[in-house]
Amino acid sequence: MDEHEETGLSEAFWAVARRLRHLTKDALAPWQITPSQSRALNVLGRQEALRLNELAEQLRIAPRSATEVVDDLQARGLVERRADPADRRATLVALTGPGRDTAQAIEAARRAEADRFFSALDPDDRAQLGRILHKLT
Amino acid sequence: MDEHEETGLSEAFWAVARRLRHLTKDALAPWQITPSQSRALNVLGRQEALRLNELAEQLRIAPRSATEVVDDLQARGLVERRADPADRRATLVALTGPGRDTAQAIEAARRAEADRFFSALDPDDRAQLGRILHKLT
DNA sequence: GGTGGATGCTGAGGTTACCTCAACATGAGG
DNA sequence: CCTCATGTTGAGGTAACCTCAGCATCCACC
Repeated sequence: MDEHEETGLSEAFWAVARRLRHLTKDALAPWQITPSQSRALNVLGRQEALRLNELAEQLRIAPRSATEVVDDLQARGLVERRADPADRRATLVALTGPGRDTAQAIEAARRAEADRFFSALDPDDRAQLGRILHKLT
Repeated sequence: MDEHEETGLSEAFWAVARRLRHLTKDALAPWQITPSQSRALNVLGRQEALRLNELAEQLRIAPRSATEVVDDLQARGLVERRADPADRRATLVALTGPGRDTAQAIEAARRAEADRFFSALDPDDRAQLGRILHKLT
């Protein structure tokens, strides 16, 4: 009886993950921004300027891959590269003005989408879910 | 207070998803099987023989992509292609003997990994989680 | 009992989001 | 000042998808 529940857990989990992923992808569509770019905007929105290095670390991707994400965002004018005054090897990445606006708009849309998704649950279940997910991290 | 909880929900959700994904990837490593191949084996393990078509549908990928997955599994001797007696355009895909063994072994490993992961929760929380995830599907 | 349109598979070639490896510039300690 | 470590990026690779076109076959209708 229990083993049925436990395999069910990971399956149910992935089913929910898939739905949530599609929803957030749709929420991002108006900006023509990919999920990985939006994650980068989100991280950059929380701090003044980051070394490419640190950005990669916070996104949990290789530094080389962060270069690519930043290239794309820079081409769209959403971020800029600056010299790091403390280390001439390093590049600092920061949101531009439009980048900051876009990051906020996207975060709001993403949040609205998530709210809508999780509003299928009553407040009690939401609290339970939050608590349980936290235990699993 | 609540909006903090709700953005937290999707973030917590993805954090857990990432951990679970890495764990199952590790669980698959001994067989040198990619996740998408393992999903295919899993689907094929449940039925006698499937048209490539139907396999694609159950995996929710394009038929052309199913061709590729089947190519790989066939190269490893885990599945075979047969003519469909009912329609000469179609190809049936079925597990070979070794394929069936491998599929079972992998499923067992995957299940063990998931059990280990979710055993961080007490039975009550597991039940709650299952119930809540089910609501979200 | 043809024949025109639908269906099933796959070759060719593209995309996304990653990766590693090596080159090059710079930094820091002996 | 010389060696070694570190930060970024060019080159090139991979997995898992995709679309589009081509070819074989099937089916319904005239």
